[in-house]
Amino acid sequence: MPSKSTSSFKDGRISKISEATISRLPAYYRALSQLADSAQVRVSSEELAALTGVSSAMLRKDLSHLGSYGTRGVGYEVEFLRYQISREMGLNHDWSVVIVGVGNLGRALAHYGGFGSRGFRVVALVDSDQTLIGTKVKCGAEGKTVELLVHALSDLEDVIKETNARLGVVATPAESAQGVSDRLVKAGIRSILNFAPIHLSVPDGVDVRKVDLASELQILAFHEQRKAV
Amino acid sequence: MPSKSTSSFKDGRISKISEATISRLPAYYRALSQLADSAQVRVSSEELAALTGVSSAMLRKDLSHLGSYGTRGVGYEVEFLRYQISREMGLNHDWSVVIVGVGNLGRALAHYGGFGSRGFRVVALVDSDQTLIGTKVKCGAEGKTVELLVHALSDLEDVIKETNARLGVVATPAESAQGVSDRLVKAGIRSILNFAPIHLSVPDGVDVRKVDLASELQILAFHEQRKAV
DNA sequence: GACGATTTGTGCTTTTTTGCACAAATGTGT
DNA sequence: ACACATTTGTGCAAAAAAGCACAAATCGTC
Repeated sequence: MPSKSTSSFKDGRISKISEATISRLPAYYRALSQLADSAQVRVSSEELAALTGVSSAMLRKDLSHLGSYGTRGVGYEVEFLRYQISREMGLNHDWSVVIVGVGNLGRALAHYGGFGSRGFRVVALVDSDQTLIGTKVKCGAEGKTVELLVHALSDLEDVIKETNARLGVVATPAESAQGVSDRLVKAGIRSILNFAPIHLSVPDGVDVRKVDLASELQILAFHEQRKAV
Repeated sequence: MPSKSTSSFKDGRISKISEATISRLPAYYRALSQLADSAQVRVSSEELAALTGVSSAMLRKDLSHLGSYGTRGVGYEVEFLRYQISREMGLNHDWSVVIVGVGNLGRALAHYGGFGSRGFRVVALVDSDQTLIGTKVKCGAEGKTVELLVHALSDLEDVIKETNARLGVVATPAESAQGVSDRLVKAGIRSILNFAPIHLSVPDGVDVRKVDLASELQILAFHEQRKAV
């Protein structure tokens, strides 16, 4: 789990950004986007911290790992900081995403606007269900929806090659998840977002992030139970 | 964020279980359920660790916080350990869940089988969209689906009181999430699962867990970018 | 009933993450 | 030009988490 995250500066230095910091950058980015939308020019660490639910000290330390982008006594330029984070996180690229499993969750993900709006584009849908293959599914939020054909699972490798997808989303039942993961890896995918409630074994060099809805509820239930005492 | 998690033993002792451990218990529980389904009686820390993607030492330390439920030289009894975890996590209760926001994601969540099968029951659906209010939505996985009426957001408090919901799921757009959260809290909900891409401010004593799909992809993209070098 | 092969439980060390406090840097007003 | 009010960046300390290594406990066998 300690996937070293190294960042090379222009001058050749190598800076390690901790995993904890990386996991918070998206929230900062989102808050900055919000501020930019409301035409705010500058923001203090205190304000941005409040918007994202972290302490101002932690926010400043996180940002300091990217570089010295603030001005003492003033704060941070919203647009500039936003750009720096997006650059650091690779959001100026366009990331192509393939979703495997077009059930309720898969469809919801395809529809989800949050992807399209931030550099991610769902470029392919794959499923093993014969009744779904060949059907079209609306992708993207309102405004710029695209209809995508559902491809057969057996065509997974071809679909990935053709669409040049870099990120894979596993939204299949637990039983098929490991098999799908193996094939994604074989097809060259090295970053997987897993919604199946099972641990995926992948070779070194492949990253998996797991989102487990039931686990989250269980953790909440655990705390809720404690409160009742 | 350091929500103290204390567990009182029968003898009156107080044991703190770390947040990190708690976050892994659901995965252990799930793997144990799987083993139980395949009629396996015993399991070693090594095997269970492999199934859940943690080191065996960490697994043993996690479990040791619950109590000494293993047998040296032998391993753990699958059913017994599973029961102990479920008891510790409050999964022998039946938890009632209200879902606010019946868009694509909300519907997918309502449909999601992982909830119903593990002590969680979606008991109410709420939305502000007039075209959705009054319609019926299928809840639960195949086998035991139930149709639930979508209630008006203005009836939120009544719905919570009537259904006795303890857990709230926010699956609304970012704009309305904070308002919904405030009303959930006011109605007595103290555990919220938030899918809206925004930080929710809640008073002390209320737990919020956030699931942010776009953030997860962004974190993956960050690592993917690094690999390309 | 003693011995060897296992496998847990845990004390200790190392690493990671968070939190505190303040010096350094900037802008403002006089 | 200088004092003052802000706000960042960061060194250091504290806390949390992860990893290691091994003693303690158990089972099977002779």
